[in-house]
Order: sequence, then structure tokens, then C-alpha cells
Amino acid sequence: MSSVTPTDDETAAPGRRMSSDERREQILLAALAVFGARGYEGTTTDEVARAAGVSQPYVVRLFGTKENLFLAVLQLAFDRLMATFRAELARTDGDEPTAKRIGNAYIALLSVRGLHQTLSHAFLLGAHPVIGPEARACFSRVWEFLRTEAGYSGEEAQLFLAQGMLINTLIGLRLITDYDADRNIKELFEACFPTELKSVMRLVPRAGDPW
Amino acid sequence: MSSVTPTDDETAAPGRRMSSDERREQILLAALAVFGARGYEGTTTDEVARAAGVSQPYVVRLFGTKENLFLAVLQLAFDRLMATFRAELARTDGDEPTAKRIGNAYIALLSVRGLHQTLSHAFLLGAHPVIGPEARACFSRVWEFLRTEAGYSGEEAQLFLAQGMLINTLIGLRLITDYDADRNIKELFEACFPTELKSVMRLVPRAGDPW
DNA sequence: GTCTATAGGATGATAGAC
DNA sequence: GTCTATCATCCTATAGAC
Repeated sequence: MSSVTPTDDETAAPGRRMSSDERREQILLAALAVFGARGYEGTTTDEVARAAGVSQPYVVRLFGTKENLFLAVLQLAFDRLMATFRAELARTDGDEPTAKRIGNAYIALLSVRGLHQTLSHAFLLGAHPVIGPEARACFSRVWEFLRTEAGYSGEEAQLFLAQGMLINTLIGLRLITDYDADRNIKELFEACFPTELKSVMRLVPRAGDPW
Repeated sequence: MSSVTPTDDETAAPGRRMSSDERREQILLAALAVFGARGYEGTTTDEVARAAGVSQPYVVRLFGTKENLFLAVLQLAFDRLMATFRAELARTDGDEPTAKRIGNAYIALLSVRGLHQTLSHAFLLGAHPVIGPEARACFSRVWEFLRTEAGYSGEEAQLFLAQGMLINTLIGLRLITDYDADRNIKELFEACFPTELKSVMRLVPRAGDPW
């Protein structure tokens, strides 16, 4: 696999000195992209460091261990997810139903590189003694949000989560890669996104993409 | 994480000499459990070897590379999945609708340790140059089966896949671990399995389980 | 705040015996 | 068909300078 190239806003001007908080945020965003593309075990602290434009030991210095770094990245991803959902729920303009709008907000979050895939990877780490409990807590809170804040019924919440997990799978598989070559895939995408297909195709990563 | 203990039928009597095909099958089943629990990158050929009761170099000897081993395991998982779906579709006894029965067959497949989780891991490897295309092909063929053989509409097929991916997530997260302690999780399981909850709880792995 | 150098510990794969 | 021994590489984390 090729390296995970960071986008400009994740990379500092080389060598520029910045505050600990600035660096932390910058490294976390770079790590989000790398963990998303490679998974927890597949990611090296060195690759995160290169994506962030700092040295490998410095990444370890700031976060202590790779495990800690992943936990911080998971927290970032989860916080952004919930903030996005809550912001969409709070909007009063627009005529679309709430469920539809929150779903679209989830799609729009694809612009944050690695967010969906990092969550997916975390959701496969349930057997991990430290990451597992954190990941379960995140999932539990999404359910609570849907039922309590968004007012979904159990059935609606279940359906929403299921479709979210399918979207995550399409992304992790880079399934859009075969859209033109495989009639099944075209049909699948049309069934999944009857109205938003155009914007989805613009946001979803392809097999060759480095993130 | 603790080691992935193989079940008896995956472990040969120590040192017993067997045919290449027997060993191959035995190692593949052990590898399915380990890859499912740890993922592709997180799995070592040594752990697969220990789970299968053979030496690490012998695993490499039989499959060439770890990548090849994973591809063989993926193929095994996919073949079992399709065979199970087709067998259920062909059954004419019973009064439940087809969709329900195929869904239940997917649950029953949980008795094959690591199958769902290995598929989940493969579905996150879309950026991998070798595994990615294989995994996409598997997903495409499931879609084709649902539409062509099972006669699902696009919407039905999409819903079936979405619920399958949610089930995979519940398993990968070991979410059942929190069933008694977390009201949200209880609600979630009740919404996901309104009728089959009892049997699901018997089959789903917990956080402490080594597979 | 950030780097270079490097220790120490896996891990995938090969060589070669039995 | 299967093992032991081992190499070469990679990776996390530490030490310590600037």
C-alpha cells in the first residue's frame, strides 16, 4: 500500500515551532487518516509521524504509547460525530425529515479523512482489553442519542445504525472503485443512495486513494 | 489480549502425521478464528501455527505468505457463507419467510468461529492491493445472490446487507458483554433481535472470549 | 518543543535436517 | 510431511542533546 498522504491542513510548515496543543491537534488529525486507512495494528507510529510532519519519537513523547494515541483519535472521531449529529438535529431550517438530515450529515462527515474507517476499526476491537470497553461506550452513547435526543423508536434507531454500518463497509471496501465495471455494485449504490448518489460519489474514497 | 484457543476439532492430536489436505483444512479453520479475533495485521503466523498445533515455518511452507493464507481463509469464509445461504434458500419445509430464514442462517453461522469477523476485517481492507479486489468481489457476489437467486428487490437487498453489517459490528464490538450493565445495549439487542434473542445470546462472543 | 541515535523485542520468511 | 535454527527487517519506546 502506498503512504497515507496528509492534506495540507494536517501538515505544518516543516520545522515550524508550535504550541503543544496545536501539535497535538495536528498529529491527531494525521493519525485519524492513517488509522482509518491501515487499522490499529497496521499503523506504525512512524507513518503517523511522517503524515504529521514530525519525528516518530515525538509522537510517542506526546501520547505516551500507540494505544493511547489510538484512544485519543477514537475520542476525537466520536466527539466530531456526536457534534455533527447534534448540530444537524438543532437546525430548524430545511424541509427534510430529521432522519434524512442526520443521515446526510453522516455522509458529509466523509470530508474528515479516516473518521468512518477509524470508527469501523475500533468496532472490531471489542476483544481488546483497553480499546474494547471504550469502543462499546461510544456505540452505547450513539444509541442513547438516537433514542433520547433524536426521539427515534427502537426500530428506527436500529435501522439507522444498520445503514450507517453498511455505509462504513462500502467505504472500507472502497467499493466505489468497481462502480463502472460491476453492474452489481452500481445497483447496490443506487439502492443505498437513491437521492444523494452524486454527492456520495464525490466524497467516497477509491482503492487507489491513499487515505 | 489472551491467546486464541482453538476448539478441539481444529486441533490435531499433537504430532500426528496427516495428509496435506487435512492439514490445510485444519490450519485454515484455526487461521479463521485467529484472523477474526485479531485482524489481518494483528495476526502472527506463529499464533495461527500454535492454534493449529503445528510449527510456524510449516504454516508459511504450506501457504507461501501470510497474505496468501489470509486470501485462502477469506475464500473459505465466503464459500461457507454462500453455501449456507443457498442451502437455506433451497429448503422448502418451515413456514417462515425466506428473508427471515436466511437471516437466521447468518446468525447460526456464528458457530463457525471467526467467520463474521474475518469477513468484517476483509471489508476494511479495500485499500490493500491484493486483498481489496478479492473482498470487493465477495461483496458483489453476495449482492448478486440476493437479487438474482433469492429474488430480493434492491431495497430488500440493501436492508438485508445493512442488518448483516450491524450484526457484524455487534459481534466485533463484543457488545453483548454490556447487556446486563448497560440499559442502552439491552434495548439495542432487543430491537435487533425481537424474536431470536435467546439463541443469539448463546452464540455471540463476549469480551473475555478468546475468539 | 523537537530531534538523532539506538536499544530491545517481535515477526515473516528461509535453510536445511529428519 | 514436519521440525529446529536462524536471518533480516521492522517497530515501539527510551536516552539524551539542542
